[in-house]
Parts: sequence; structure tokens; C-alpha cells
Amino acid sequence: MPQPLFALVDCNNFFVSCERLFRPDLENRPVVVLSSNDGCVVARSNEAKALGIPMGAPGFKYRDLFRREGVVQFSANFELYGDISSRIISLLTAITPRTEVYSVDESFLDLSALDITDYQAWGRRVRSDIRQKAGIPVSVGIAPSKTLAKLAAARSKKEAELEGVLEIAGLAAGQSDLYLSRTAIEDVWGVGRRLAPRLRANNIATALDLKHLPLPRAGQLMGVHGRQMVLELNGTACLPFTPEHQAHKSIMRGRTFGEETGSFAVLEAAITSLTAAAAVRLRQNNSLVTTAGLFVATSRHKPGYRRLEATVHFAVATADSGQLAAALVQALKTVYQPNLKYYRAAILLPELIPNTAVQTSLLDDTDPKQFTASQRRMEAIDNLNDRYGKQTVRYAAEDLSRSWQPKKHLISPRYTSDWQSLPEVSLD
DNA sequence: TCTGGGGTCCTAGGACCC
DNA sequence: TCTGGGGTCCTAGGACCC
Repeated sequence: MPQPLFALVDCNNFFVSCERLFRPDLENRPVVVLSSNDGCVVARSNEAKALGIPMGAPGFKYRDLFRREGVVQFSANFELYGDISSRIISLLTAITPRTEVYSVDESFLDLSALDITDYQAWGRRVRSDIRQKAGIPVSVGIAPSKTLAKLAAARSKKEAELEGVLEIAGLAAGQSDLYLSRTAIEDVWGVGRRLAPRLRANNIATALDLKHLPLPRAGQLMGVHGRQMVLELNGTACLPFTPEHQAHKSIMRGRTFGEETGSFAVLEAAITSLTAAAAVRLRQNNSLVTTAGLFVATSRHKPGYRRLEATVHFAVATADSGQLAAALVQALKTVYQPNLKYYRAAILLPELIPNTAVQTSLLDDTDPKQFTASQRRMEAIDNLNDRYGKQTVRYAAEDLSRSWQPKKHLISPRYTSDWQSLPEVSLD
């Protein structure tokens, strides 16, 4: 059994890099990508980071700075980013099928069975390959545990002489500890905003301090996660490597509205649309549910915040958009209060059941023929929407209102997923 | 005026059972 | 006055991730 060895391939400033792919004029300029409703900063170019714009910053607080410094803003274009992401994933899968897609911009590769003699050179080759074929800059961290691989990739971005590649496994202990000592505790994978102050209060300020924390103490301070983190920092792989795509365990779809509303019809349209989108994902996941939930809420940032929720149950597991939406709209009626200004709606599908294991209820009078009719109807809708574009076939209730939809004033064209938006090239 | 969206896992406490 | 020990299941809340 070979020693575990992982590479983390991490796209640099991913959403910004995707926008720059079609706007090379934005190279070397400060660029940010904003979340739904152009609310928060979710990606920053290095130049934007240098201006002191933090991740997650509310856009409205920085409008002045954006204007003053000429920061170019984009509304998030997730269709585009998803498309670029899958191109990169296929490049990585060609290197090794032992690839775990961790997020839209990060993948782990299991290197233990690959025949690599010079890891630095290998990392540089992966980097230039992805840059050339997908147009996206990446960083590569190589280490015997995933936590160390994450740390190595992050360090390789911060220390210019590493040129985007850091292999920790082959270093002398003193050298790798130097990199750990330069990594602040809040930058360790698994340490978030609550644990970081707790650890600092215990004189644990860097990744190296955490590496040397006795295991029982780590357990006391942070539970099982803490012990795992310490082991991983010491080079013992604890976290599972899961190359095969993991089926989702729950699905959620929620939106903050473009504007507040008190109207039931608007909420009904939002809940129906969110349910339809979640049900598409449910069917892609080959799953069914017997429970669905919803909540509608007022703005968290205003006094008198209210959140109203409801749950529905189905005697027979379903993935039928219409059935789910009808039940959730009924449930909405039971909790709706006309005097509130709603700002957000969400639907939840917890506890997904594989659609191969359907348990029909003895007490239920659902006709089995009806079940297959529903499946066929959903298949037809999904096929049409795949072929002719999302929302080609939709529920009438979705059209009651569009006013809840978030604003995206600054979105880029769908360069890769819409014929009308293909970039044009002219040769003079 | 204006603050995202979508997930996973762990833990503690209560209900219930023998 | 005394009032077990252990197990399971469920839920809510907390913490983390990108």
C-alpha cells in the first residue's frame, strides 16, 4: 500500500478569472464579482484584494471605493462558471481518474499510485496545462494529507517565489514547519470564525501551533474535528478521499428578493419557481422525497425580523414538481401573514431517498399508473428544458409575478452557454 | 436605499424504551 | 426518603466549508 499523497488544484480568484477569460482587457485591473442582488463580494482579483476589499463585503459599503479606484464589478454568472469548471475537471480527470471534485474551483487528486519523480515539475506542468487549455490560473499544493495539501496550495499563492506550486511531503521537517508557522490559525481548513478566537485565547496562533497541540487537548477544544485536524497537520491522512460523485443528501433553493413584498401571489410565484428548480435537481440526483419544507422571511437587517416556516409530508415518495409545488403553496397559506414585508423565500428537500427504493404506503390509494404518468411527465418537461433552455416549460404560478427575482444589473453575457452570446471575432 | 446561496457534519438534550 | 443504567431516535442549533 503506497503512502497517501494528495494534490489540491485550486483555481485562483476563480469567478474573476472566468470573467477575465472573455475580457482580457481586465488583466491587471481590480475586478470583483458580486452575489445575487449584487449584494456581497464573492470573488476578488489580486488588485481588488490589495485595495483592502474583504471577501463577503457588502457591495453598498464599497461603492465609493469601487468608483474611486475604478474597480470593475460583475453580477455572478454561475452558468458561465459552472461551464468553465467542468472543462477544468475533465482536464484533471485525464491526468488521473482518482479525482475528487471538492467545489466549483477546487479538486483533490490522489497521487499515491502515479509514477511521479519530480513533484514540483509535475505541479508546474499541470498549472501551465490548465492555463493553456482552459485559460484559468491555478495553484497546486501537494502533501500527504488533504489539510496539508490545502495549506500548501494557499501558501503557494502567497509566496511569489513558489510560482503557484508547493510540495510539502518531500521537504525537510524544518522547512515544512516554516510554511506552517507562516499560516495563521484562521487560514487552516476547518478553523472558522468561532474556533479561531478560542484557539488564539489558548495561544494557538498558527498552523504550526495547532500541529503541536496534544490530541486530547484538541478533542477538548474542538471535538473530533480538532483531533482530525491535528493528525492531518502531522501528515496522517484522516479525511476520506471520495472520487465517485456523492449523491446529495438534501437540496435547498432559496432567494433574497429584488424588492420586499407583502403579496401572497408574489410569494406563491417564488415558492413555485424555487420548487421547480429544486425538483429538477432532485430528479438529476435520481432521488425522491417524502418531506418538503419552506420558509419565508423578512429582511434580517431590519428590526422585527420574522421567519415563518412549514413542512409537508407525502404518503408516497415523489419527485413531481407539480405535486411538490402544490403542497408547498398550500402550506404557505397556513403560515402567510399579510401584514409583513417579505424579503426572502426558500424551500428545502431533506432526506433524499434513492428512486430505486420506493416504499409505497399500504394505506395510500395512489394508483401505480399515476406514479409512472408523473415520471413520464417530468421526463418530458426535463427533456424540453434541456433542449430549448431552462424555463421553456414552466408552471403557470411561476408567472404570477417576476418581481421577486433578484437583480443582476452587472451580469456578463453567457459566453459559453448561449448561441446568441458567443463572443464575436473580427479579422481586419 | 443597498448585506448571497447551497451544502455537510457534530453535539446536546429530550422522549422513549427495556 | 428514596427515585438505576443503558440504548436509540429525533430535533434544534452550532460550526464548518466554498
